[in-house]
Amino acid sequence: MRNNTVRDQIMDTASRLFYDQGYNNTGINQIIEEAGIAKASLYQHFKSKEDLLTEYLELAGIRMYDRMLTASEKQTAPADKISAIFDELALMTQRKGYNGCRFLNIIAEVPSDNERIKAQVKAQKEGIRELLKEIVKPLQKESLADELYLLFEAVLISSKVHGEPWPVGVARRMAEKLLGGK
Amino acid sequence: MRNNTVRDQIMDTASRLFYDQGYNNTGINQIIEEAGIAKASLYQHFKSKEDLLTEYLELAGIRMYDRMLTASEKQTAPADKISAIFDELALMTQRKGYNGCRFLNIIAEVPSDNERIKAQVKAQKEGIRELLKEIVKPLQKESLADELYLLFEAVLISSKVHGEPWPVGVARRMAEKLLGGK
Amino acid sequence: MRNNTVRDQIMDTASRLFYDQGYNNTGINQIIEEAGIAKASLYQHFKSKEDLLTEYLELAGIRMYDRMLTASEKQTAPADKISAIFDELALMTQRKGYNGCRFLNIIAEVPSDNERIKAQVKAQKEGIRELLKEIVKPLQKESLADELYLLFEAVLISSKVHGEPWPVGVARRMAEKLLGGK
Amino acid sequence: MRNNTVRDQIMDTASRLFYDQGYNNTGINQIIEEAGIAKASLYQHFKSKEDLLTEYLELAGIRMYDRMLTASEKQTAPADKISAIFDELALMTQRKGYNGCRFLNIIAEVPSDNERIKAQVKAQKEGIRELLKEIVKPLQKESLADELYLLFEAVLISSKVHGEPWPVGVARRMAEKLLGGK
DNA sequence: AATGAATGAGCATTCATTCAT
DNA sequence: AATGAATGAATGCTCATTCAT
Repeated sequence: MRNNTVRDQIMDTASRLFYDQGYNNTGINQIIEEAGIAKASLYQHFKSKEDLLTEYLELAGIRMYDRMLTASEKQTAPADKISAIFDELALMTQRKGYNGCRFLNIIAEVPSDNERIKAQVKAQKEGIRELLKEIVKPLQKESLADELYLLFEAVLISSKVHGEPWPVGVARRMAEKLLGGK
Repeated sequence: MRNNTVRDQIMDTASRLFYDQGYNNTGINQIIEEAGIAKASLYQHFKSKEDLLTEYLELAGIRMYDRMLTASEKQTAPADKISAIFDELALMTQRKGYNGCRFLNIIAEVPSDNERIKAQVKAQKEGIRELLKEIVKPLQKESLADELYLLFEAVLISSKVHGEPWPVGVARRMAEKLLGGK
Repeated sequence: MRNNTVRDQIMDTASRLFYDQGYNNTGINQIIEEAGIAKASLYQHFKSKEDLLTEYLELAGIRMYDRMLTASEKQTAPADKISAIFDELALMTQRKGYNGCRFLNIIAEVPSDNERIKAQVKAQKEGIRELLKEIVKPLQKESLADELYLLFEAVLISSKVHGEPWPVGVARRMAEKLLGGK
Repeated sequence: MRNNTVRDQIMDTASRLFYDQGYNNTGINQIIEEAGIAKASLYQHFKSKEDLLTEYLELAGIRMYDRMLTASEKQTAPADKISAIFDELALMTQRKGYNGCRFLNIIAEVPSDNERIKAQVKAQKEGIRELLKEIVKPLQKESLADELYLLFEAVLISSKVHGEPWPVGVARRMAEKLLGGK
């Protein structure tokens, strides 16, 4: 059981700001100010700003995966599991303050030679892809999981670009068709 | 006929760096150094860094649209036109140095209150969406264009994340099914 | 008879801006923009910004002196002449847009090692002092001119600082007393 | 009890330079160089150059007021108090390096829309005016304080313009007449 | 006489990080 | 574990001036 409230407070603040404003647009100064801690305290818990980013991605990755997993586990049939995932996607992308996918945002911000962060983003996406693979395995349709994955990604990115609800609707109907809806 | 070689040199350098490194990771100093011009010369031609960004997006938007339009115009049947577009997408995303979609990258970098840039990105995407609409209009399938658009976006983003050729392959097959399926 | 309208236009614009905003706060770019001329044209007529300043002071000095001289010449008695000068001072300092004395403003802006400009300001002030000396000479009161001169300066500076009409009123009454008002 | 030697060093250097060269003619770079500190250290203590100016004016205002107050308090009769003040004025304006009144200099430098600084300057001057009012209150001569205040200002500005000792002499004799005149 | 383009030096400010306490 | 102070390097931008045409 953890009691490092300072560390958590830093992480919470950084997460919020990284998401709302972007990683590069968020300075260390703003983080410590809004977290209400001293600058050196931040560096006691995280050895660099990129460290903060790494942990932010890690936590967000777990949360995202769990959210999708949990939603799907409430259903038994693959098609229903996928449907539940699109329900989550709808909630997520329609929420006020939705500012795109955390991982797709970050990968657009880091220099292309930062292999570590890029790998971390890719890993998170592979996790989702795996989850979809697991879910549709019983259906034995080759590449169905990847098709669903592409729709998943399309929803995340297009919802941000357009700021409208249609992408999730269109993608959901495409998914249903793929899953055999007559 | 204009003879603005310096201006062009600035724009070329900025475009390359914005794409390769990201907008925020590219400083004015690097641009002028690589363009081989003085700082004040840059500001003679562009009144701010954001101005440079605006023009970068404008030019990239035209180039992208024209590329897709040109590819599609070499074909007559809607399905062939779409196929040609996915050919272009394959070339684009497999090219060494592919670093994602310029517009999706930028929208992840600008603060969410920068409505001007966000609108510019959205407008470019709406242009592509319109192009797809025009192409499939003869097929009279409601929402087909938007379905193709989502696949288009999915390819752009997933190719970057995974750095692999499968997304364009999967998406292309999905598109063919959408078009060819009776 | 001069017909250098461009030169005049530059001078007029520079004069207005130097007075309204201050010399250091006025850039060459703003001058040429508001004057509607090219940068190199400015440098064709004035070899430097300080040249512009020199001529600005020269013209303003003549204008100020003439204004006071003209006002005083409409009267015959020394006391009336001085009174007329304070009338002018009242008009000047109460005018909307009054931003202090051009010369006192400039001398506060230039580095203290700029002897040329400082001498020019001093010369203008000595001119006014001489004018007052001439006017009160018939009264044969030693140092009366300098006393009036100090009041003159006090009005100019205090009207700016306080933005109120009382300084000119107080100074005028002091002047009247000095001139023998019972 | 604070131990802010760096902060003080910055303030001392800035004060000296602002006075000797003017506010606009003094760059941050010169301040940090002469203070022997890093640029970011300056911004740790003062959030902007204007902040530095505000504090400079504040300190100078206190010092000036205290100097005049202290001088006057060594005397008991109002006329002697005023005389003491003119003694101080003489010392001040004759000192090598006298470059005018700090407040009158600054008000000539700031853009006319900077109400905050203008108010600060005005407040300092009102403080002096109040002090004079208090001193001559026993004499019950209406507007005497303002008359003395105008002479006070005239000395400050004219001593700078002319770089000669006569203004303080002339003004002092005028003041004596105002006070001693039956 | 007039210009648009170009420049080097400088501006105020912020960055992520480290150090002594 | 926590901090306030300090830093070197970089940020985007503006300055007065000059040059080729």
